[in-house]
Amino acid sequence: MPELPEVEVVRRSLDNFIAGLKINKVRIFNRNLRYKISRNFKKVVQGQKITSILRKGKFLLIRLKNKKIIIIHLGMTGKIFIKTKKNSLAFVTSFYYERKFIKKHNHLMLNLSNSVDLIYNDVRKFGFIKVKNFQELNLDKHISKLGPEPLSKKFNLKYLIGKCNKSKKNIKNFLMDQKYISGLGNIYANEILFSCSINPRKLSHNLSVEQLSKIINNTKKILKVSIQLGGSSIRDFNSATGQKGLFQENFKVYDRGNKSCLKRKCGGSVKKIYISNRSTFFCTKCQK
DNA sequence: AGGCATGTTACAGG
DNA sequence: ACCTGTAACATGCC
Repeated sequence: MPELPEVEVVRRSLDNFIAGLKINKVRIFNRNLRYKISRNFKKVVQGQKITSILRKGKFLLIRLKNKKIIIIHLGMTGKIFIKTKKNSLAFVTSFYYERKFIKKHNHLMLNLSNSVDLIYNDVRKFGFIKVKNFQELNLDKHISKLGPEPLSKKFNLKYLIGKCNKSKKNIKNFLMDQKYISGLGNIYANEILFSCSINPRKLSHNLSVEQLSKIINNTKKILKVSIQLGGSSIRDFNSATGQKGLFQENFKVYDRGNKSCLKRKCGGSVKKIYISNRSTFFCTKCQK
């Protein structure tokens, strides 16, 4: 899915386009996402004003005037399009771009005020959409388990030392575990470990304080740069109006199997392996 | 045709 | 209980 930077980029564009608008009509074309869109979704959401757009980890949160909050997870291929009257523009920034805009994967549409439409499109339907009371957000099954935001002060050396010392996981799985840090996925975990010269199989509790400190600093750096570049987009998108992220051009190790290591003077080469069924890339020379 | 894909989660086995 | 690997979910690309 879209990992933290991609979701944050979507959040920012939603903030620009739909904050303050009213949801006039809800159209559900297919409620069978990862979890079914609940029967009362329409009723709860329709007629409500959107007060703010938030993000927690990889979750998008749309807060409504009636103290409800829409929770959206984009799964692997979830995308959000905004159409405005002026240029029927499909403004999106999300991870997965397709050659064509395929209507059959539109699952939900919100008709907003000012003739703005929001469309949720998801090819693989691993994403989901639900609505909760804002007050009960932190009790939510998904939200309650999330660890600290990597870009917050809570994600600091002391925190990481405490958690890593108690974990028997390898560091790559640790970084991707949402209960330790919320928002990192496969691509950024690979990139972070490469930037720190740490082997992804290394056990978390065997890392030195220096290495953990590097992880903190590089994680923040990489996520910030990616957000600045609009996140990562991996497929071509032919729509004239679709916005594409550029961070994929900055990948240093992800999807670079058999290529030479990009670190100066390293001279090693990148190997692809699988860790817990997820493709993992690392330099065999500088990530011992 | 078969392998692979940014995520999450259930299950089996260690 | 924790960990890992495997598979599943649904669809499309190479």
